[in-house]
Amino acid sequence: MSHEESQPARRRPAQRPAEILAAAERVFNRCGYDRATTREIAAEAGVSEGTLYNYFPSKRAILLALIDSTAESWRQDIECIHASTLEDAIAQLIAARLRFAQEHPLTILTLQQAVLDPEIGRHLDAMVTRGQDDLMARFRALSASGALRPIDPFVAEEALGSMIMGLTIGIELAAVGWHRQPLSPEEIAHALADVLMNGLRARPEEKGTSHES
Amino acid sequence: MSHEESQPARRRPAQRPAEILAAAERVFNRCGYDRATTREIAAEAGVSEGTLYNYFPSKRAILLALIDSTAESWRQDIECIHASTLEDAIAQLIAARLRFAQEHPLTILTLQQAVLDPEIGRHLDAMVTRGQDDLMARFRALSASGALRPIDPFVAEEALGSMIMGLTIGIELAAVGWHRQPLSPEEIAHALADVLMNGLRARPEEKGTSHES
Amino acid sequence: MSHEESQPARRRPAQRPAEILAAAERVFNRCGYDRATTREIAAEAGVSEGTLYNYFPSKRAILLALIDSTAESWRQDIECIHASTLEDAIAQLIAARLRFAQEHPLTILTLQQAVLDPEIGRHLDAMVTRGQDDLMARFRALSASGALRPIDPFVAEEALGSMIMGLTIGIELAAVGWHRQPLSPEEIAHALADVLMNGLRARPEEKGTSHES
Amino acid sequence: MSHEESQPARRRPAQRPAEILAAAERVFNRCGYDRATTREIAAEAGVSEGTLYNYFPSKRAILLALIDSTAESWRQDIECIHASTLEDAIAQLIAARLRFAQEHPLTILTLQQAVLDPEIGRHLDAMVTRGQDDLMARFRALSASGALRPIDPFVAEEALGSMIMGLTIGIELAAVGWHRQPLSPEEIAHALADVLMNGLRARPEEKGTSHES
DNA sequence: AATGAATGAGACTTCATTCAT
DNA sequence: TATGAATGAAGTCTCATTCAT
Repeated sequence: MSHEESQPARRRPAQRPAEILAAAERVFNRCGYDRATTREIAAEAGVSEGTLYNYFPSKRAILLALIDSTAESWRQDIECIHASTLEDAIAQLIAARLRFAQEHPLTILTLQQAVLDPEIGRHLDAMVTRGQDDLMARFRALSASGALRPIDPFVAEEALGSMIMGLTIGIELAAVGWHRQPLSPEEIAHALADVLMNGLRARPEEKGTSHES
Repeated sequence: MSHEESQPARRRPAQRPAEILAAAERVFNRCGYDRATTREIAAEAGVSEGTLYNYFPSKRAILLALIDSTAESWRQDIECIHASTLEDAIAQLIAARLRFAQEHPLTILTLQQAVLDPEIGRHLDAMVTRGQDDLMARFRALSASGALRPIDPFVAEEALGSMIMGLTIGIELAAVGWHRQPLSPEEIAHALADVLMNGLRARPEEKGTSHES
Repeated sequence: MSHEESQPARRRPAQRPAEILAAAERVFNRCGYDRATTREIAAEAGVSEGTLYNYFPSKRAILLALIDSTAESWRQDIECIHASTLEDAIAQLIAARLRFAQEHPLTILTLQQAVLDPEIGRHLDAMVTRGQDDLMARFRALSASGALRPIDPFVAEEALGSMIMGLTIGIELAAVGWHRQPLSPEEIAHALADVLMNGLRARPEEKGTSHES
Repeated sequence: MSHEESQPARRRPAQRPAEILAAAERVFNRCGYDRATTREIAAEAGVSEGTLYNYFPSKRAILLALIDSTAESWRQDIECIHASTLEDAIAQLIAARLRFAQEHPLTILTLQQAVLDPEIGRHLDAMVTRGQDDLMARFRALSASGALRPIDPFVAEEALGSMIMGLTIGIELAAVGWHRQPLSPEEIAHALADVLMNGLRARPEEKGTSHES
């Protein structure tokens, strides 16, 4: 009935939930879950506070939905990796996670903090575990194929996973202005994949190795 | 020599700040900084809410004091490391951090979350940077001595630091029941130091390497 | 034309700020600024405590808004004075101020007390100074026209201003039951204007008596 | 039993109440009654908070005692006036009050604010009324002796009293940095006594009168 | 479906007063 | 008598949630 077409994003109620989620993510990334207010989320989404509650029953529900979508995004990251060598695979994986961390700062911090809430914790656990399992399965396959030293595959996966998580958090903190981070995701990814595969120790007989694969 | 041990909270006023800090750490670890209430901290410390403010000017000040004491504890961890080989040094460092994470679950998460508060962020930054610098200095010395492959020392330190931070978080999440963590700190530490030093790649000529140093 | 007059506090949101200000004035006048609680102001306005903060960011802001509206009311009082003789003008000014004091008891006391807060003090200062300047300008004009004895115009204005302020406070205190005040504003106004213009000294012959010093 | 004579003001318990009152007055003058804290009063008096309660049962009792001592001081001001002419008497009275206001800034504001407390109000009322009555008696005597115009003596006293109160408040506000006040108490006193006695109106036949004595 | 004013529980913090030492 | 740590009621302000329009 209104004859103005000036608001482009205001005539697609079907997109409302996604818009709200995107806005909520931005606000969570700015303030963290607890300090984010529904008022700010609504403003960021360009709707009123009441509208939020037409699509999500509570602030917590928004976070749960966000966890789902984030987990989905991570899973796609892993599935998209197609590499001939293990080193490349690892580098791609690291790079994917680091890029995500740059584009969605504070996401991990938000999620971790959310762990304090038991219900959210269970939800998040389910999501992550599934992703972890995919990764671990790939690792075990490679390990079994003899491409890796006879190291406990759990240790190997833990080493990689921890390194990535630590890096990710480093990047997120950098996004809040907390730390410096001069290298690009790709650079870091290759360097770390190299370290992980070949180790730090100098090997006299191997001369001239740089951190180019 | 004093004849009263009946009042639990009436001991020595000189211990009050430490008691409050310990209580606050427990509550922060249970709930995170934002969700922790001064009422709960006071109850956990066995004092009234007002007493908190006889020792700390604000809730935030309690967290700042906690950061200081945590940073001090970490610095001592690093200073206590005396090892003949780099691998041992790394293993000890990892083990120290993992033990701390087990004894003070969620501390890191709490601190990270607190970064959202700019003032706390600055404080924490100062603390961490100092510790980081110690570690990096040791690393550079070793790197210069030729014990390491000619890898960017920044990358090396980042690899180690990230791995440790990631592991730490993993352990903390495990403490909240979020994840399994079957190995002991020492086992993990040695295995990871091995990976870090020697890499994951199988080396035909090196046979029989286990993850025993 | 709307068919509901049953909910007393649900009228027009546009009137809410004025309603809150009126309620706050009543409460401030009962208790003074410091002792007035937001709970009591909200109750007096017939709204919840939170609603206060939908319209004013703080208790102090309510007082600032009240100062503005009071200052505006005073300025109008002065502008409305149209008199042929100086004596009439003074009498009207006094009467206007006294009537205000009767209708808004304790307002001046509240404002003065509020001076203890530096920010409020600055705000109030700006308001009052402007009003004072209007008054002083009129006085100087009269003085320059020769209608007054060659008295320091600052002294004259100070005499009038102080007398009015003192009277006002007397009336306000009377309103709290502190003092008696049998005469009407107009009676007092005329009597004082007379004293101010002609002095207290008896002049039997009403001519040229020199005054001892 | 202690052999140190270093604290000079610490060995006269009999002076303690007066010391506390003096400290309380200074603090009240800085902050007003409500914002003054017992902690600050104790610190200003150089004693502990608990000691306050060995001499006064409550914060309010300190204010009551202060009112008594202030009223006594005012009464002495009035009794000390010995002047041959009414104008001198008035000038001395005004000067005495203005000096008091300069030396004890905010006292009047504190007292006025205290009126909001009914018990304090009654107490203050009794004190002030007695002083007022002295003043009014003198005024009536002079009026009856024919020294004043046949003006309602109530009006005359009200004019004088209000003027003084207004001036006093002006001076107190100036002490808080609120307003300018360039003249000395004596100058103001003489000028105002002149205005009050002789009026503002120009009298052609009286030439050359200035407000210089 | 959308709005945003209203709500009220609850957070952090202050401070007059008490009391064991 | 002097102390000052402890107390807890009460104050200001925030914010997730509801609901009349």
